[in-house]
Amino acid sequence: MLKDLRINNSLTGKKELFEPIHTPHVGMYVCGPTVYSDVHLGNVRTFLSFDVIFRYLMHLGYKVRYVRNITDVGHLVNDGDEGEDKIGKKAKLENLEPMEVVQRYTQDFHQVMAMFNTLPPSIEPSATGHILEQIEMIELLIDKGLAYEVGGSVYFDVNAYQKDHNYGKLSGRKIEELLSNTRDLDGQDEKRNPVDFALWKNASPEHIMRWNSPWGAGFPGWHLECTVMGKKYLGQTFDIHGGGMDLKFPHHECELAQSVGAHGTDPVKYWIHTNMLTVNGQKMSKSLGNSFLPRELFTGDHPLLDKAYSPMTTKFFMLQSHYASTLDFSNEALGAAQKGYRKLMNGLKTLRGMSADGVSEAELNEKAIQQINSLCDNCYRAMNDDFNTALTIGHLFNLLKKINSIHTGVLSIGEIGTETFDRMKLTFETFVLNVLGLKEESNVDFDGLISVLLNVYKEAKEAKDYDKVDEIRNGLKAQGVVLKDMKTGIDWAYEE
RNA sequence: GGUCCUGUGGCCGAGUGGCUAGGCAGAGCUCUGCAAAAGCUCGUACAGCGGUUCGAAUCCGCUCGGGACCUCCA
Repeated sequence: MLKDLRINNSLTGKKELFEPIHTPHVGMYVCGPTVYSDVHLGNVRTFLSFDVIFRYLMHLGYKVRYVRNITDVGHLVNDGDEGEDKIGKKAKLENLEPMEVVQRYTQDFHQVMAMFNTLPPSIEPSATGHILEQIEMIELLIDKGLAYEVGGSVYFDVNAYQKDHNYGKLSGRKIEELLSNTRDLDGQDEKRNPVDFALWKNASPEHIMRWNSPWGAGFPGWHLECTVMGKKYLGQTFDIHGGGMDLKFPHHECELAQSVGAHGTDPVKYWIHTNMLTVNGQKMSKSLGNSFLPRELFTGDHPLLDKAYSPMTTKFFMLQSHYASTLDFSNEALGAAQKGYRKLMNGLKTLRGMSADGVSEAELNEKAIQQINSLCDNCYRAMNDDFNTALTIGHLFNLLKKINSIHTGVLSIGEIGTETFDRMKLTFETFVLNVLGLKEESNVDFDGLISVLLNVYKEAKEAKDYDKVDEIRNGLKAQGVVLKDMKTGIDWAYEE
């Protein structure tokens, strides 16, 4: 198997050969959702991208530990230092306990991800479950002179960090520029420097989510949880850290600084950032009001939607672009994706009915054999090139042409030989189902199907064609369905 | 304003120096009771201008569009 996987590392901006720190083990951390409201389609895109990355790494034989956190505390509604905790705010609005908010949206998130047929991560830690570890790390940073306490809050001292390290290396920012660009005067600022960020925030009396700490009652800062949980479950240095582009700065930059500050080493070998889903060219986001909820997409119940699109159609649509490119949402593109997806699924169905057993010998078609083998290789090449799912799908469609050719008799299994046929079958099925994580989505209605048969049954009965009647009745019975001739009409029931 | 990304045929979307991307839509052919599916063939796309090169969608410069981040955000 071709295993020269290359990943575009956002830290270096280069495509690099993937060499795990402890082969065959791979540690991957992805920033999960903040569970204060429903995930929207843009959020979903990122998690789908990493799901494919997770799947492909496993397919290559790596033992992957995939950690994706649930952020259930800490992100403030307003910028800077003031404002409410998002979850606390939602809890007040809906008169719920914060953990009820967290529970509800965590469940929703899991349901949505299951509908998209993604694999659960290996570990899904929550921020509130790691308050102690966060406090410990803050203490370590204070000891090292990289953090300071003011009025019950603790801030990371970027200037102190900058003496020995490089704050901004991930996002390509320069301290001076950051300083000159900080817009506003956020009132009674406790921070020594506007670029300093909170590790711990003092909780005002009305703040619901609060924990005791050496600095009084408060709550952890926004970036600390990932640093702490990444280290706890994947070690001081691990292979991959991912998330959406919009987390690169400040979130990941701060995470990086915290880790380097605390342990002196870079925490992550490969940073992967996924690009945004756009609507009419603009980033989909809650604050812009152009986001769709998965449910709205599945039902078609949204002003911008012409009709409903299924989870797999949506997933296929997203996988047809590369994770690092923006992807623009449109009804036309979704409609095209629906047809493409179904075509691929029909290929799966066709393939299921084909077998190389008992195939008669024929003169080998070397050209076809060579084409099929290189298409199989190309699937690996494409995925090895920074997880290029779009290109992979292109190759799969080419492979599908060969499959269909066999199906329609243009090409025979004998001509390509069982070895090539088996490889084609395995490659197609594996990439569609296991690597891309697509699944067959039946839109066939069971009741509708039976009613078609019942009509035929009724006609046979009227024509007194009792052989046909018995055939239908026995056939259905074999499937666990019994027909009942009622005075009012024909009905069916499950066999008891 | 700063930093960075991007502009591909009717639509979506890969591709980063020479080799068919692919899907959707469209045209023709084959197959066909009807219909569908499928196979084959086709359209000579790379924002504009200039440059480098034997050769550029791909590299460089300029111009014009679009976007992201700089603030919570996948």
